[in-house]
This record gives sequence, C-alpha cells and structure tokens, in this order.
Amino acid sequence: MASVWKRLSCDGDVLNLGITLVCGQAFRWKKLNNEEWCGVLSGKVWTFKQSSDGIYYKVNSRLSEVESTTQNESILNDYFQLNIDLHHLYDHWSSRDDNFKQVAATISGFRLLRQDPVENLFSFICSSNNNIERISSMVEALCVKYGGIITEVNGVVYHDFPSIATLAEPQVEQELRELKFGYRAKFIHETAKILMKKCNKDWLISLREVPYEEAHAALCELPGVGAKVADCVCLMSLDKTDAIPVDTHVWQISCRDYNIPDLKKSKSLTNKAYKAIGDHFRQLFGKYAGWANSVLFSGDLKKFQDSKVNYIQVSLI
DNA sequence: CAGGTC
DNA sequence: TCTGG
Repeated sequence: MASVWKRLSCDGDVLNLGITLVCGQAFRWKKLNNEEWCGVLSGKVWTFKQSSDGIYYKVNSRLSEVESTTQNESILNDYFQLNIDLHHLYDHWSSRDDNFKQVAATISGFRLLRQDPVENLFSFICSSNNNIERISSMVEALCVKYGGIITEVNGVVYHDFPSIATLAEPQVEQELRELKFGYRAKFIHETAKILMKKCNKDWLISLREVPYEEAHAALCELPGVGAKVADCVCLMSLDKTDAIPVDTHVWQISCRDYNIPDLKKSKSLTNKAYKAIGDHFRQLFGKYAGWANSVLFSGDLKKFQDSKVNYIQVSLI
C-alpha cells in the first residue's frame, strides 16, 4: 500500500512523541532520526514525525489491506488517548505537588499509551532484573521468531507481536532459552499455556472491565507476574489510571524526594514499602496517579539518559 | 547491578 | 536466579 504523510493536529505539549515512545512503556518504537519514529501498532507499520503544526504519520499495511484515514485516526486517538485532557491533569498534579511542578516543566506532552494487553504483558514478563536495551531486543526477538510478517518498509521487515497460541506451543521454552531469555523463557511459555486454558479467549482484555484490585490480583496468579509487572499491565493496557508500578527507581525517587512514613527504615523494597508508595501517590495525585507517577519517573529517566549522552560525548573527545 | 519473581 | 555490561 502506497503511503503518504497525513497530519494529526495536536501540539507538542499535548503529545510529545520523543518522551512518550522511548520512555520504557513500550519497547518496539525505533527512533529513525531526531524527529521520526517507526514501529508496529494494530497490525500496521507506522512512521511518526513530530512537527510544529502537529504529528505527521505514514502507514504501511499488509498488501491485501485497504487504508482508511478515518479508521487510522481512530487507532491513533485510542493508542495515544487523545481524549484525555493532559493540560488539565498537569495543572492538577502541579497544584498538588511542587516537585511534580518542577519536573513537569522539563517534560510536557508525556502520555501513557493504551497498549495491547498481550504484547504489554509478555514484554513486562521480560523486564524483571533487566535493562531497557535488553528488554527491547528480547521483545524484538519474540516478534521476529513467532510473529507474522506485516510488510517491508525501507528494507526492514516488520512483524506482529506473536499470538498467545504460538507462545503456548511446546517447543517455545527451549527455543527461548537458546535465545538467552534465561528464566523468563519458562514464565513466558507457562503464562501463555494458562491463558490458552481460559474459557474466555479474550480474558486478558476483559480485565479492562473489572476493578483495579481484581485485575491486579488476577494477573499476579500468572507465573513471572508479581506486583510490579501486574501494575505495569494494569496501567499501560487495562485502563487502571491509578495503578503505580514501583520499581527500584521509583522506590529510590520516593525515598529521596518524598516524605513517606516508615519508608526510609526499610533497606529493600518490601511489600509494605511497595504498598506505602502506591497509596501515597494515589492520595497525592488522585484518579490519574499512575500517569502523574510516570511523568515523575520519565523525568528521572530523561536526566539519566542525558547524562549518559554527555558521558559518551565527553569520552569521544 | 539492571525498571523482579518465586 | 538467566544474561550482559
């Protein structure tokens, strides 16, 4: 399908692609240059360009597919959750927390993506004891080995994320071990098998309709899914806007920048500390606490990445 | 030790 | 604990 640039009218402070796509919530968006990103969404290959008068996008689909601008814009509105008024939320969070106000000034236009729960769940099963670079390459490996081919764009072949049925096939654990997935190989395969046994084949996405606590508890039953991964899935693909994933970074930021009762006493991230942090931010920021918390964390990640770039630049001189 | 889990 | 830096 021939692809042309289309414009999605929205300002940079309504949607900042640079921060939103590479902050670690999704692992398949590739930065092509300073203002262009490319990746797979809803079975199509999308190229995005951030411009002063909006977001430009190009779509490449399977050969058989007929492109509909109305349908494509609907996919983007859903994925970027453009119906959610970010200005209003930033103002609210800033009024509640001076630290947020300070961090937010450096990262406007950050959004949570409304992701596919299957891709989101298996990606974050890969995230334990791992770094973003390696998580990204593992997710890529899953797609190349088990995902269907969508199309080729500029000499690169793009694949769908694999289906649950494919990941449940008997040889998968051994194959993933050979691909250096480590102990995550068993978690991925076992979780896929459990999901296949559910009567409701749309069980995962049906968790969008149940309360946060219920969805969180259900996810924690799956092998390789603990409190943190369950919260990532709740927040990023199940519409639980007040879910707060607490990882070592969030824990350290919380200890450093917030006065949360009893937190500084614990030497490690205990269950009690995990809950105390989540409850504190939910009380502080309200219904969209998970979004606010992600902005705070992205601010820290951005500083970290900037300092890494500086380090590399310095070492090259 | 890296955005945990069992 | 798997694996990579």
